[in-house]
Amino acid sequence: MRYIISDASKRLNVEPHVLRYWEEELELDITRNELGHRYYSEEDIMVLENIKALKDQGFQLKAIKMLLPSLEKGEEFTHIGNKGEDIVENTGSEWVGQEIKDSPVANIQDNKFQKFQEIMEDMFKKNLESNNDILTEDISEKVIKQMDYLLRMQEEKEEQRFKKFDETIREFQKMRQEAAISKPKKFKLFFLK
DNA sequence: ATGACTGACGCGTGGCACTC
DNA sequence: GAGTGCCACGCGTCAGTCAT
Repeated sequence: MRYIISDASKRLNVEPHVLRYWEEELELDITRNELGHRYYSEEDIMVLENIKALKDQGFQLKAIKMLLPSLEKGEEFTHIGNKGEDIVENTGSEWVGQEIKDSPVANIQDNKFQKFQEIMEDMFKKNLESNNDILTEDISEKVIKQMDYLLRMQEEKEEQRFKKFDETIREFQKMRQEAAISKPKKFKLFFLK
């Protein structure tokens, strides 16, 4: 099932130019036909529904962009910060497919996420060193909370990746064993013909 | 000032009705 | 059937608006 922009717009209750704007801002990978027209898949619609829900909760597009890899996996977030603060809480997750998680796009986004974390850590460290007196305890607590959550999310991601990798190796070994057993039979039949 | 739209513009394409 | 005109819809771009 695929939707053109007008259908997607009706379904999501969002103007077509807003969908184009989100696509550009969030660097969404929307497929096009030979005319260059957008085709939205069910997965695209689901991601856009999540984006819309986050927008309604008060998230900024930049924050949504950071959460996009998780959104694509079906994870849900709740905005727990004040207005203007993008502090989130993971409120559940749902596995939607290995293809998305292991896709090159997802890997690129993971790298961006990691880069963001490094920048945040560096900034935080520098701020602590140079502006120790200026930073209030309240602000520090919020940033630490956010960083702690981001780090936990990354750790979970890594753990899942290793699990999947281990499963893939086992699957591959099993397939090789099966192939080794079945191969001579086929060979025999071929010559019997 | 900044982020997030929103409207307008010009252009391309496809579908349909109409005429020859 | 082929050519033409009109309309709807899609595209990208850019300037403007509005809320924070």
